[in-house]
Amino acid sequence: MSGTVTEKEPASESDEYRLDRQIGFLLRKANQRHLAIFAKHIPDLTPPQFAVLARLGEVGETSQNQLGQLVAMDAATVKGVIDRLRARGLVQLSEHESDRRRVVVDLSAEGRALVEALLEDAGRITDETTKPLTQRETATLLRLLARIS
Amino acid sequence: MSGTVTEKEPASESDEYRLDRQIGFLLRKANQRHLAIFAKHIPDLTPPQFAVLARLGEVGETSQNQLGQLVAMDAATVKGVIDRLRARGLVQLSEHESDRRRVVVDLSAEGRALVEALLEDAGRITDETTKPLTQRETATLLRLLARIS
DNA sequence: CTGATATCATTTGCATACGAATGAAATTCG
DNA sequence: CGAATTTCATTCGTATGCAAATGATATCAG
Repeated sequence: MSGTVTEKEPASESDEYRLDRQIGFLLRKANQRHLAIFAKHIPDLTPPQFAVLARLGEVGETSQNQLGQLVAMDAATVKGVIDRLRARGLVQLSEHESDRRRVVVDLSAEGRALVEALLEDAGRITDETTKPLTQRETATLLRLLARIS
Repeated sequence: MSGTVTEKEPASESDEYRLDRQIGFLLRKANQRHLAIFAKHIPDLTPPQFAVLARLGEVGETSQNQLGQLVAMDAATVKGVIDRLRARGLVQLSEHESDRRRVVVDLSAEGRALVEALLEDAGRITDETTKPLTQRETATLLRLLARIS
């Protein structure tokens, strides 16, 4: 040990790598909590499934690829989500009139009714997830997350 | 905003559900960007794999279950991660002396060397992911994320 | 001591996620 | 026009991630 208050390790408090301070680790943990809250409010859908349904409600029918972009999923992922929603009768697929490569996706009547019924619950999920924060802090968090997205 | 312009839709700007304003959607997108940056810096490991290695470096050998808690993964998930790391010789498994249920996990020499070599890169991942933000904003973001985790 | 309970690990099943390869159709360009 | 390129969708492989069921072992309560 040294004579006075000098640290032997250089900048151990701020420079050293700490898993708990890494953005990826924190994002994963925050997402875990969000997922649990989501499942409590909307047990029958996953967040990606709801995202697809909600987006379809906003924009109306689109091609599969474009829908993927609108919900930030790649083609392979969005296909799986849509397949499962279709198996449950919540979305409908049809052929594009002029472009035979495209698959047009739209909400079914049942899907539309479901989304509308769930929108209110969905809004409360963000509220509950951000409950440890003040409204102002929540607004800040959402803004900063959007900036790094 | 002036008082003369009346909105016909009730609170359409702030009350209406917007996918892009939901914490889950933003967390998923932020994580996508982080994942891409991580893969660029450390192509041979995934974030969960690195988290396990880094944590083992911090705390030394532990049981599988406890390690899972330390990296916020459930038993099934952590087992898969550890299996893959073991297949690559980065961690070692052994039996617990007194409790025959437990599996003790520790870094191999190779794993330890790898973690140490990567710690510096790892630190830069958070930096690059939060590049759109000021240092102050980044600190705020990390603090708020930790609070909702 | 022993039956009830709890803990540790494993396995199975389902749902994202993404990279890469593939095939079909549309578009561009020489 | 026709070849090269691009776009759309699909499929495959790998890796999380979690719930639920199971088996083995430990611990606790009476």
